[in-house]
Amino acid sequence: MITETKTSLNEQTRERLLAVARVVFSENGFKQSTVREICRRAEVNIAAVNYYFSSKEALFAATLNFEPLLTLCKKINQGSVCAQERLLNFIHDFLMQLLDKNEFSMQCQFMARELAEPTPVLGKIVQEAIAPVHQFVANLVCEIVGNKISEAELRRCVFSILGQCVYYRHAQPVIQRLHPQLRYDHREIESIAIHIGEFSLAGLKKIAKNQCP
Amino acid sequence: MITETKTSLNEQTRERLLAVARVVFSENGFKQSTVREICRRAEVNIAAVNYYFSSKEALFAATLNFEPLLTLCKKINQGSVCAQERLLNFIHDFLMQLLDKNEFSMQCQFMARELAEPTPVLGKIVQEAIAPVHQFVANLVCEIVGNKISEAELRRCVFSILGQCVYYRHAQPVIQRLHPQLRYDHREIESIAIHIGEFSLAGLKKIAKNQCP
DNA sequence: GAATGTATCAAACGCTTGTTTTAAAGTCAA
DNA sequence: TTGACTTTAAAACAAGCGTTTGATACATTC
Repeated sequence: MITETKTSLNEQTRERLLAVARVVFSENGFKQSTVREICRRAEVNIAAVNYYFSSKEALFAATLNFEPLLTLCKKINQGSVCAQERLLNFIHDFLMQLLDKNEFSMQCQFMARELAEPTPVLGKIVQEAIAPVHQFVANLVCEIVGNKISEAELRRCVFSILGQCVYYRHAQPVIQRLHPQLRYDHREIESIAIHIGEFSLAGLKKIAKNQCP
Repeated sequence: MITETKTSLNEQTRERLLAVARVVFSENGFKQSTVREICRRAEVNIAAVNYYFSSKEALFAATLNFEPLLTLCKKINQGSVCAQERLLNFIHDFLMQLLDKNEFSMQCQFMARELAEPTPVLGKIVQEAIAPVHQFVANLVCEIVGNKISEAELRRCVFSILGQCVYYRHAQPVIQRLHPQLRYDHREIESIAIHIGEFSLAGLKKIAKNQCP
């Protein structure tokens, strides 16, 4: 006889479904993921998805969690270091969330996926996660270059920084074929963060100098 | 009575199928594109795909054409300008192929798509298009920084440059929502190319200085 | 203990996908 | 004109998808 109460069992099924869905969605994206695979890996009947979440799309929406990404930005703003240092910290933590296999960071990878494969919830993701991050980086860039650049140039600087970071996640299948020996362990991520940081700070300074010679 | 000969009619069907397939695949990617939509837009019977190409995948492979991308690299190497100038030219032309709505440039966009959505022909694409481009950029970087950086650092420099470029294509759905007024006309692409060029050259110089102080 | 509401399950539904079949139409040389 | 061949066409096929159904087992309440 099973001793657990009814509610704990229910939540167990629901939570297991959510946990597996997060993994599957982040692995294969929304469209490519199938309800059947999620249920199989969660050892749950197919009908459970519609029973607990009413649809695949609602399950996908329920797996979204932008807190790690937003708290990352907040935490970095709390420190009293200079803007350059804060940018370096952001790049490092952002890359960690993007590339580390940590299950808590997985949420952040939706952002990278969503860029290439828009789903019905793209609007929500842009509004609640991507836009704040872009604004956060834009503010940092403004501080670093001293508010002297145009809006268009500011936008391009933000794209340059985020583009470098996201490429590692986005182009992973290709990178793996180009450099099969490459692994994203902590040391490698650290090196990438330092590279992008130095590269970007130098770029920003050049842009600032160009606009105000 | 139709006056055209048999062979010209055949080729017309085949070619029309190929032309439409190129557009549809570049619009929606491989998986999302359907044989039915391609045939409908080409005003051709569904069975034509398997009759002329034997499968959807073979049709997709037949639409691949990396010549524009490879001739771009060759053409830039032919000039006798310095490496920095050649890098700026590459960034400009690469962005044009990535962002311009020119139908000849559409082929190049497969590369960006393939990064995020690997298909059965990814291996061929990497081998014949992506790897040569990476190598081309790596050679330019080597010339610019004077061969003084490690293999890992060289790889990261290439990623930084290509990552910035590809982001504009890759994140287009998101960018469109963040900046609805933004259009990729020739003037805008020109500005982006100048930005990425300056940004990257400054970054490369900093990396070179770091490694050899 | 009967009634009620919840959770699970196998099965099927309706739909779309890529692919195949089968027959008809057209082409062209002998 | 006949016969061989290529091209087109509508229909059907098998497989996969998200979703729904209806029955069953269970826990809780009266």
